Amino acid sequence: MTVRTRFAPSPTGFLHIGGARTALFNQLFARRHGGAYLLRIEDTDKARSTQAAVEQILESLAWLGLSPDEPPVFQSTREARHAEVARELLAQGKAYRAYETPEELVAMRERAMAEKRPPRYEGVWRDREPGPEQEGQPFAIRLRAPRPEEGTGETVVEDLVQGTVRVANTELDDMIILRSDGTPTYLHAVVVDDHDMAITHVVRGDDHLTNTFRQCMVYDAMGWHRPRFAHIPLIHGADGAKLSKRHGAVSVLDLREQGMLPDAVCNYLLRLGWGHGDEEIISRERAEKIFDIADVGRAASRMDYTKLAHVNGVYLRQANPEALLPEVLRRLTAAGEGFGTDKIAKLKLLLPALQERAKSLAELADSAAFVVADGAPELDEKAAAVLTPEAKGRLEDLAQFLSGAPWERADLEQWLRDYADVKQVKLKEIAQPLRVALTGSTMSPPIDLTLFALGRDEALARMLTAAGDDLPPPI
RNA sequence: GUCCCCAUCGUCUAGAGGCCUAGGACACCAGCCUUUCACGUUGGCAGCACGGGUUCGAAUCCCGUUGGGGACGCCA
Repeated sequence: MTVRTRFAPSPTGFLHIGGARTALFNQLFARRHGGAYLLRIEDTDKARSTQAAVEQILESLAWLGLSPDEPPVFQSTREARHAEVARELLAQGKAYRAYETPEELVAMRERAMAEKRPPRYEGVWRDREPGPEQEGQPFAIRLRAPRPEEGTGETVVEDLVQGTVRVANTELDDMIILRSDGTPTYLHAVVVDDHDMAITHVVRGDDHLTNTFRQCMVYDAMGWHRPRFAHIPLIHGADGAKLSKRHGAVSVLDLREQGMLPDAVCNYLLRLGWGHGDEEIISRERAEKIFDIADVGRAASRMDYTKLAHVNGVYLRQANPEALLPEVLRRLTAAGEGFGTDKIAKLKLLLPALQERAKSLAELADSAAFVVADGAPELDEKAAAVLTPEAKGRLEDLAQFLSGAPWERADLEQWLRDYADVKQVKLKEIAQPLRVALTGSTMSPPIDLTLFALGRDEALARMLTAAGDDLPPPI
């Protein structure tokens, strides 16, 4: 039997990190077994589902390389089928009509809670035939839960991650599968859809673990084979609490905007809750070979943005500069104007050195800003401190000296060393003021490269500007 | 309240009874490299929640305690 998995988000908001990891595991598991990974949009809650959310989820998945192998299924288009199955269960006597109103049920639940009883449906209509007064009244369809006298007394799930999980059937009540307005409930729709989509392995968050027992009731009632289940633990925020907006960027699209690379995000997510020996940096290709759902841990893990940044830095360093350029330009031109070919050429020269020093595309763009700046860059605090009167004097002198240099990187380095020799100072003492003059910062790629990339005119101009502040005022 | 799940350095994890005086990674601290920063590299700090068993031997198995998390909807 071919493995078929699915990711089933509800479009009530953006795709967050936890969902992304669930999708990743589903895809990896399917690929590992040569199967298919599908997507089902669970949009049966019309009040909360939005088209914008659907599009955002699709975009997020596409960005992460987690688009499904088949066109997505929209659950809302399948309501007739859900109702059909519910009516079949009703016809077989495995389900029954229940006439309580939603308000009555809320009241019953609250009463049970107040009396510290389990808030379960008491089964009033389970064995009661509707009388004349029910004629024409709306009703919900409830599924008969197994009763101890009807079977083993417990429902068992062999979970691929959690192991054997069992629950007494007395914990299960008669759940509603079809609402009084004829729409299906989630627990019912999921089962019907998973069955019809021929899903063999349900990989999802372990917040669904206890729901699984209720879903098994539907499979069993219909005589369908249950799929295998794998409930993966949730991801928590750095403080251990449930992941929420308070924990920073939890939306996948936020991570993109912060300059994370999709493969880095997936690599990080893969290592949350799953490990393979001492391997840390794992390519998509390798992950498809070694990922095993049985190796997923059972404990919840915490989101660690610092480590994500580290992994992203690794991928950024390995990235092809050509591939990064458009994104860097986009970030640099957020203000509006485009750049001439000369500036882009300078950027291309510096990009490989710059990307080695950045942990995100955002940092990369920031660090590249000096390259495309018009004229001298602004100095940060540390940089300003470097430009002592003495340093400024030296800069002017150095500019004079370098104006005669051949503008090649190796030559420039040699000229700088020669200059330092002649002046009897360490290279560092001229490199730092020069760096500040050129970039506005005390940190930059190697100074010879920076000098070369900026070009003779631009470099000398910036040096003179930096030196200029301290020149005697013109008469 | 009831049920379910979980528990190794601050964090992510390796570990499936002796290979563990518990390994790796991030972060942190020192040193080295060096024209700055970063990278790299060397070393350091730091953990089997607790209590009982089982066993010649337990991070690994069992029970309990504590502490987390999740589920109990005509939401998904």
